[in-house]
Amino acid sequence: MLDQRLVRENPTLVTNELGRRGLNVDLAPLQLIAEQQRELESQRNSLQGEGNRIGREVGQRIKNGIDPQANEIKALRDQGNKIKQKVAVLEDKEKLISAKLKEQLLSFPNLPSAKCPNGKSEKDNQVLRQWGNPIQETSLQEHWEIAERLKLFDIERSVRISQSRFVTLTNHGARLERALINFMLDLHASKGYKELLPPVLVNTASLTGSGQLPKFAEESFKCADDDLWLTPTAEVPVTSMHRNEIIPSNQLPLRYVAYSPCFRREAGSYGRDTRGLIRLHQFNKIELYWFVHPEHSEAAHNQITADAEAVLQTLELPYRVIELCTGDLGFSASRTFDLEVWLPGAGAFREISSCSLCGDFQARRSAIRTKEGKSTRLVHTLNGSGLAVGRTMAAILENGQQKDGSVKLPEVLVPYFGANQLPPE
RNA sequence: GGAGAGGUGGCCGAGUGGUCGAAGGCGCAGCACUGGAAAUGCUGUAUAGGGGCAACUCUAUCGAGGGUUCGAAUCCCUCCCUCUCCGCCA
Repeated sequence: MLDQRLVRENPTLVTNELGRRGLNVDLAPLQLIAEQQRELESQRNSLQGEGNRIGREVGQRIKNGIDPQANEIKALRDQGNKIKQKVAVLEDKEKLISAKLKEQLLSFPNLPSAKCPNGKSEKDNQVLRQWGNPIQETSLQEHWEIAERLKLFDIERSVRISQSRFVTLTNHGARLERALINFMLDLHASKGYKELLPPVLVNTASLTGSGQLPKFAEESFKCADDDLWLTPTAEVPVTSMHRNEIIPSNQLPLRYVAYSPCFRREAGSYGRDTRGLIRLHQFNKIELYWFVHPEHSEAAHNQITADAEAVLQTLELPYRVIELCTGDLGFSASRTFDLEVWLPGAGAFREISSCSLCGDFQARRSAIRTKEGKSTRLVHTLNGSGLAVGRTMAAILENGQQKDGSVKLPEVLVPYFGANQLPPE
């Protein structure tokens, strides 16, 4: 959420920064609302103060032995009643305006960081660096072909169970997924991340706090009879771990690694990535999440990205790091590095992790502060996939495929999977 | 699902209509005492918004929302949540 005060005092800055994201907004109406809200609040405050004084006066006089039915008391009561009526009128107006203001503030995306390069779309993203040597060969299979051949999943029956874009992993596929989850959790935990296994049903406040609501309701699955949604990412429950909290500054940074299944409706992506493990309504993800002191967030952004990269490096999967331009930035992010893994079968880099610095955007929505001396300050939050598990499996299958039809597995997975290859057929 | 109890500051806990943002205790911070520490004493210690250079000040907040009243933590209504017992259950 944008800072109300910033909107009021420096709307030009906000307009310009949102403009960098490709949004053309006229903030004048919002600024007006914000001013009105403050004006109403200030009027109401002074009226309430007057009312309080009268209330105290009545109490004092009665205490001093004046008959509660005396005329002087009656007069004060009348005064109090008049004020009460005025306050009620102001309150009604203020409520309407505050709700409108809040609604609008919640609907604006984060302002991009000064370091985020300008651009219109993903075409303007910049490649920062590349790691490993991408296999260039035209005869390779795509991951879903390999998975079908080795019977690592069952798509057709999953449609029977659920619908399209759901998968049942089978045999080695199921085991490999489990191995990857454990491997990733162990790797991050060994670096000091605190492990979490959060609820996957989250309430509206949690989704609002991390930025998915109110704007992207159509992207999440909602329970019919409860105020609960299926979480689209562990980022949501982990943000709300500390919602409405003040974290003592000596406890920062808090670094969490959370495994969760993720659920996304993928509305509007019909026909895209229809085969295999790339785009599913339900997938597994390991999420890294930091709560940091605002002055340390940039360094933290580099570190969280490096921690996500470490997974790919340990798995010996070639990838590149992309800096998203302002036009491609997610709603809550002020700066984002995407990791794209090389899929030799598809002959393309595919996003496998997105590491975002959200600044105080989520912290303001979720009221997560830290305390320095007497003053409180919003913390900064960061999140990064470490990694999307299904896509990691796809990358392992495509990068490890052998001439004899088997798939060579990364060495580090041996203790987790129990073998260094998937046998042919 | 049935029956009951309850939600007060970082924590415990008092408060059933009148300067109550809230006694007391614990915890925490500072100071004093000490060679140093413990113990002790003193002082301070919620959040948000508005105003002020500042000291400071105004307003709101005792689960949430409404109501009664000049005045509500305290009374009334609705909702949410937690706990205990019973039932059911992985």
